[in-house]
Amino acid sequence: MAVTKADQFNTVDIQLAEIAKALAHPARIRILKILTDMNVCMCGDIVDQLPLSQATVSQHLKELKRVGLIQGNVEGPKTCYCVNSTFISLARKQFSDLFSMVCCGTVCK
Amino acid sequence: MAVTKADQFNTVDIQLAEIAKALAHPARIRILKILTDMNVCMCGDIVDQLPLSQATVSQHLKELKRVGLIQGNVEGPKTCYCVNSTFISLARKQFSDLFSMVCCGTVCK
DNA sequence: ATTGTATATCGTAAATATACGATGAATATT
DNA sequence: AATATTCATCGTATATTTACGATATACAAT
Repeated sequence: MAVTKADQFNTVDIQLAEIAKALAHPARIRILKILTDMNVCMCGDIVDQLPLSQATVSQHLKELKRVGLIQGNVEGPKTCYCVNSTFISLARKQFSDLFSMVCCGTVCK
Repeated sequence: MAVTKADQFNTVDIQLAEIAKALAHPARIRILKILTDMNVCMCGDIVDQLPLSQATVSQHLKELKRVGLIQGNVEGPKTCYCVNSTFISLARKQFSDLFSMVCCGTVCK
């Protein structure tokens, strides 16, 4: 972002934009899918499946966690990541509501 | 973005991330809703409803148009913007597919 | 205690995003 | 033709994002 005026919008729009931002990188979408596919979900496993360094993957995980899309449980040196199904459901509904609203918009001219 | 490696991911993930990026600002979500609500959809009308300058709104419209979420028809000095329902439906399905896939992910630990 | 394994975080470089004023382009109106 | 209206684009400042190497942290194993 930048010199942002995002604060001056309503809460619903701001929250949806936040979730969208978390999904606005193919690596993070990929990570969500990897977490879904795997039962064991360590950071290293994800690193192995992406063309990114460990530091970068960790950063992406942090962003996904920040908005609430995933959870991370520290277990000693390891950290077990998993999808936050509750939040995903919420996100799903918010996108669904937006698209339902917008989809039947009148075509101009 | 930045020194991005986004190219090295698969097409589906890249496209979804692109759409998400376009939705990753409350102003752009707001614009979609405004375009939905109004029959006449000039740029100036949108400017009146947002706490942003004309130049900034124009930039946001350009981004929404770039990814395909809206269309803009130039009519003399005016430009008539409208939602691209076809593309919105496609976007809706892509998000729906992602969330369906991810939502039933196994909870770790 | 030392070593190895797994992650997070720091520092940093380069690209992008956000925002706006100023200006340009395209047409209506006078 | 001159003026007003509407919008896009240019130039620019600042903040954020992406990426990585290096280092710190936390524990398990030897």
